[in-house]
Amino acid sequence: MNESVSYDRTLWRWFLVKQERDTVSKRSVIQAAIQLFNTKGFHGTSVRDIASKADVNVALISYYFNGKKGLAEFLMTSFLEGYVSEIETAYQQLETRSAKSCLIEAIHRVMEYQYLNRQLARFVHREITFDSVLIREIMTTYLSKEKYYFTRIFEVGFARKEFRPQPIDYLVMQMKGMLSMPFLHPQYILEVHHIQPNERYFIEKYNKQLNEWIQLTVCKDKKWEERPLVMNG
Amino acid sequence: MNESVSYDRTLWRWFLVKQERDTVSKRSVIQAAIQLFNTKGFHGTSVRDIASKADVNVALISYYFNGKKGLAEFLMTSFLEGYVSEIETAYQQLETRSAKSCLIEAIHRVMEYQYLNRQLARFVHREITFDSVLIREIMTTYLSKEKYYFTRIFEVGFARKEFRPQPIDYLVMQMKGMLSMPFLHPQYILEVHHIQPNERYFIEKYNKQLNEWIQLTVCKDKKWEERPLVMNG
DNA sequence: TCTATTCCTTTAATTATCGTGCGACAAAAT
DNA sequence: ATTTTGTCGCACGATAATTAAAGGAATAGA
Repeated sequence: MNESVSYDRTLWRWFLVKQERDTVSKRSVIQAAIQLFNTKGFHGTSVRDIASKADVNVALISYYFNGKKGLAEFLMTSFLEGYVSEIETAYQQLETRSAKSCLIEAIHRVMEYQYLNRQLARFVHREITFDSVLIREIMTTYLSKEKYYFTRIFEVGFARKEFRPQPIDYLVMQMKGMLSMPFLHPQYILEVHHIQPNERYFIEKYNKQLNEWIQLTVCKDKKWEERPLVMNG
Repeated sequence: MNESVSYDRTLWRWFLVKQERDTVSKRSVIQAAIQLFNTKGFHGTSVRDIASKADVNVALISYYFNGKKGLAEFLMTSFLEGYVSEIETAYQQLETRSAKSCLIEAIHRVMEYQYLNRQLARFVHREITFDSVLIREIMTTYLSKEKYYFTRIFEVGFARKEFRPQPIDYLVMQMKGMLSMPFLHPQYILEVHHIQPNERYFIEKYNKQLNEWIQLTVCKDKKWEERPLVMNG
């Protein structure tokens, strides 16, 4: 009777890794919730909406996630866990590679991760703009880590005289704005710029733009100190 | 019984201009709505919440704004109208001044406008990340104009060989990400970076960072073609 | 094969809150 | 004096999220 969930696997790839053993119902709920939260918002969608879209019983949501709020919290923490671990991976190469290539790699990983979890990314980024106790906790747990890794990369870049001296916090903020924009505003990109935000081509071109930003405003010289290693490995 | 609205005039200064003749009740509703929408979201706040915070009767909301939905729509269109008019003002100086100083002025105006209407800006920017028919209409009405003005500025900048040739759409998107970030994520700035986002000092420094971005990634040469005229212009 | 246990799912009921519209009434404007 | 505008209390119908209790299916131990 109701349209059921379309299993677009690209939208939640890491769920396949982390939660392969989950019930079909549970995964349906997750999938339906992400989609509905994005169009109608968290408070705007009822558990009935989710349940009927996922084609399961309403009570299942409370059973699995401890209520609607628990479901949202689960989605956010799951996403952010993977998010910061991507940055961490890039950060760990800071000792063996240049700060610049490390930064490029971090950005590339973040973009790729968000691209693979577009819908979820949008939900999380939006939800984080509220201020509640839950959001505050989440921020001190995950985004502080993110800030730490980025800050370290910049600090090392300054120390090695790769980067132009700049106020780090503002640099990080500026960068975060650019990193989240495509996923927070896909509708804007589609409707106003008439560009398809979920085609791979878009994200690659946007990434190239980010690399140019690194080259021109972050780095000190215009000349490349090593071959550009992003995009095609 | 309930805490009433704190009349922080800086939060809605343009309302004083545009709607001086409004009732006290109406303005209270607007003020209360903005504050509540930001902490609990649109669907998360009830009309009763708004009414009790504004210390007026519930029915007044329907009376003034045609229901809760009408209230949100009013807030968004009011904000965006002022928003694009700021950009338009800067755009009109394109013929008499350099593209660069025009862009700097546009950005400065946008930041100032958003700063003066911080809370409202946050609400609107967040709400725009949804996709509904209303949002789509709003985008084609207002954000298309915004895109047009920015695009023109860049085009002229290319034509006059002030700017480095770059894909305009991606430049605009990148810029929009940076322009909305401080107002969409004040909580992040405060909680993670321990910087006060609603102190004037912050927005000035952030603006300076944006000017550097213009200088380094948008413009062609490093040398300044005219004295920097923003900030104390 | 029988039984016990665990996990998954459903039914049904509870309890609360939602947005809106109606009618009345006072103040202000005409 | 009459129309308009602002404000209020109230109640209607709808819908919200959650939980307690029980049914069902599969599995593991005997």
